[in-house]
Amino acid sequence: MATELTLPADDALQPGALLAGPLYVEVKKRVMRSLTDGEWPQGAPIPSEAQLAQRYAVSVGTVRKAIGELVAERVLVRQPGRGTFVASHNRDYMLEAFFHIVDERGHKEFPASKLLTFRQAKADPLSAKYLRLAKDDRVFQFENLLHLQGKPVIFDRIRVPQAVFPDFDEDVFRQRDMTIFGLYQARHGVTVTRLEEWIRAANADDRLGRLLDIEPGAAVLRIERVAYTYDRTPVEFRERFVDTRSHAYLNLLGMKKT
Amino acid sequence: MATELTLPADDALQPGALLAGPLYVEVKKRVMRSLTDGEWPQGAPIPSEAQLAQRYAVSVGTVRKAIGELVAERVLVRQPGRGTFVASHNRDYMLEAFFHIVDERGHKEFPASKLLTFRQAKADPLSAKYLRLAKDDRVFQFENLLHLQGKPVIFDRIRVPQAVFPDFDEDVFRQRDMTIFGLYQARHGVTVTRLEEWIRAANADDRLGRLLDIEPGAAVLRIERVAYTYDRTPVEFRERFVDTRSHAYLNLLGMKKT
DNA sequence: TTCGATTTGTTCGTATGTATT
DNA sequence: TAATACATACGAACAAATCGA
Repeated sequence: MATELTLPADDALQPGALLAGPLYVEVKKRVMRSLTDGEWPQGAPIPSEAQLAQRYAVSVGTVRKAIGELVAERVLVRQPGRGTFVASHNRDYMLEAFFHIVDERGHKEFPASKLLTFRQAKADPLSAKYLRLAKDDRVFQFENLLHLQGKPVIFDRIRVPQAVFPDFDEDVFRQRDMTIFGLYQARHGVTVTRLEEWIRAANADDRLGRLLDIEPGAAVLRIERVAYTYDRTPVEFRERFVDTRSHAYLNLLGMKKT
Repeated sequence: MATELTLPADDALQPGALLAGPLYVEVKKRVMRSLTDGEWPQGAPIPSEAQLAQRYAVSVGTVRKAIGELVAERVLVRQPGRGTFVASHNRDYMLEAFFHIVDERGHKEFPASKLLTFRQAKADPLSAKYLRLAKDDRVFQFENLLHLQGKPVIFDRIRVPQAVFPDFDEDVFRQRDMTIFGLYQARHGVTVTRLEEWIRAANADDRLGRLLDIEPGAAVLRIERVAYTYDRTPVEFRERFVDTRSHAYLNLLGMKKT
């Protein structure tokens, strides 16, 4: 029998090794591999910079450069005096990093989510395109209504490949006490780090009008969103409809904070 | 009489100096001051890292950290082997950095711009709010129709404070052979580095319908956009309407390139 | 409360590699 | 080819934050 716990590999980098690019890029790749292999679970601290430097046989500066880029990509989080941690998709993080709907004053609020439907289906053409699936591949499809300030503002239709999340069912989503991305991460080690959002204007149909308490035909935002994981595999396709009568999609460019 | 050309100040940092934060932040501030003072004009190279290190009496590593952040903020552009340059708002740069409207395949194209109207006016309430003006302050207002693939897709209503751009007139905009941001930079040394975009859905009115060749009442994107310069002063307020029948606003998150 | 150990943050200096002119 | 400029890498030292003894 093989050992259950994989020991930290001896990934010391040899001086004569043939490298495609800079050394810190190689370090970055190895850290990412440890992440996808689950060596360091979400929320847990990774080894200190000094330890990583020793492990890979590189200088601390090289480790810092690699870690710094992963922090910039929101894969890791640094805390001075404590350590560096695998980014955990808790509510605050999700709000800060991925949520763009704000009220008239620009304030964000964590939405209250209500599951409307859940079913299994074959990939529709749009999902197949964005999730890179064959048309017979199966997906889970579920719909959420999100409330802000007590009013329904956002309607989501979400599709995820069954191949990526094999053991999902309705109860998992009904009983979740975390964000959807948090669920992906906690149950399947799938961490979303990249998003692609295609924003268009559309007219609400009858059902959407009822859900968002808006006249049928009224203009709403329609957002097609693809979520990618570490290795750029698409793991979720989401159609989002937003009532922008008292909210907006806020995009900040060239700003570090807020 | 004072000399016309201000000589490079002796901004060597004294070892005993009282600093609010890290040294590289102070270096960053001084580089920014040289930029706003016009010591290094747009497109021009700034001194080499070694020269800056000597000028400020810090190590090259400290200069690199400061410059690196300014590059991340799109204020400067590095070119290995050549030097570091003040970001110039040419067409490619503007397309890459600030333009978000893409076709169905995600491709960007430089829009053909047509000036529709130009006038002076008092600040309307919306402009006053976003540009932080008193209601009697004067603004230039002009309207542009932008074509993509030969069809009208975007309508812009732009307002800028007369206090910031005192010598603008219609001819300046009719005869421009550069981007609007390029004009701000070339004529007034005003470089836009931050944008804030509030995106909502709206219904096209009659005039917009005619301009964008769309039925009146059809859903369009309505974007309120504020442009800020180095020191976070708002310098432009733009209302943008987009026909999203064959285009979309594409927002990429957590991605380095494209 | 204080102290000491640990960890990240900052700064320095130096050497070498790579791209451009 | 040589000079210049940015990119990478190393090692060392101290500061600041955190946490447990």
